[in-house]
Amino acid sequence: MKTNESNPVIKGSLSTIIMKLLENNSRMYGYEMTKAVREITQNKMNITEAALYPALHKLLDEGLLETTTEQVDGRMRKYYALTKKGKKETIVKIDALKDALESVQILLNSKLGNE
Amino acid sequence: MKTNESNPVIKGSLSTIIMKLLENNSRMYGYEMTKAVREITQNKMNITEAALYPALHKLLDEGLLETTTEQVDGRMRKYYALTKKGKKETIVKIDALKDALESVQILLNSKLGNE
DNA sequence: CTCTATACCTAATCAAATTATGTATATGCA
DNA sequence: TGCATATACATAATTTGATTAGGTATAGAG
Repeated sequence: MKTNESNPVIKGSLSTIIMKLLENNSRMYGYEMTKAVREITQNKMNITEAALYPALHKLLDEGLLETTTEQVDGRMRKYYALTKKGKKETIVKIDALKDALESVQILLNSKLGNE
Repeated sequence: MKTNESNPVIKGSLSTIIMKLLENNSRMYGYEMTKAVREITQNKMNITEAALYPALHKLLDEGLLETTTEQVDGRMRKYYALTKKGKKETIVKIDALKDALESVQILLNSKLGNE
């Protein structure tokens, strides 16, 4: 099922969100991330797998994540974790995204006309 | 000059930002919007004209904005204003964007691992 | 007479998401 | 037994939206 009737993900923030999840958890697998985002945001945000997996693969290519694969209950699980480089980069990315979010909020909350 | 060394704009939020500016000001021209955004965000965000004008034209096509052109000091100015439809849509869009921003912030501020 | 600011704009490209599928196992339930 | 749902991975085609890189033109400062 391809449920997606929740809020649009803020474009460009997906990779930072992934890295933040992994900063908190040390390792997670893709499907788990989609559930975690729904839970944390109370279903307001939904990461689709079609967006998630390419993003994960890109972060792997960039050397920011590494993987270990396990068999659990007969199903495959590919765990992702931050590399050393990834941990450093996570801090930078979270900071930049917070700044950007704040700027948008300042704009959205501005009351005065600009003369 | 194509200055752009400020924060990346949160992708997908540009049209909402434009509409918010016009909610505050009743009418503005493009170049004025780029300056307003820099001023309000203290240079943290920069709307490039290459992103702005296509976005304005799209909002025009959707019937959310309307224009009036004036000659000021020998230079052309194309003023944009919200239509009735645009005013309604502005409220909806701002609300949706605020929700989305909040969800991202909740994610970025979440401290606990997800078990 | 040149540089900066003002003021509009588009074309080509790139990045990142969505839409639409595809594979496969495990589990609940009727 | 058989079907739906949940788990778990993934890709291809398309669309959307911004970036990069230009272009035109007037006004004013030095």
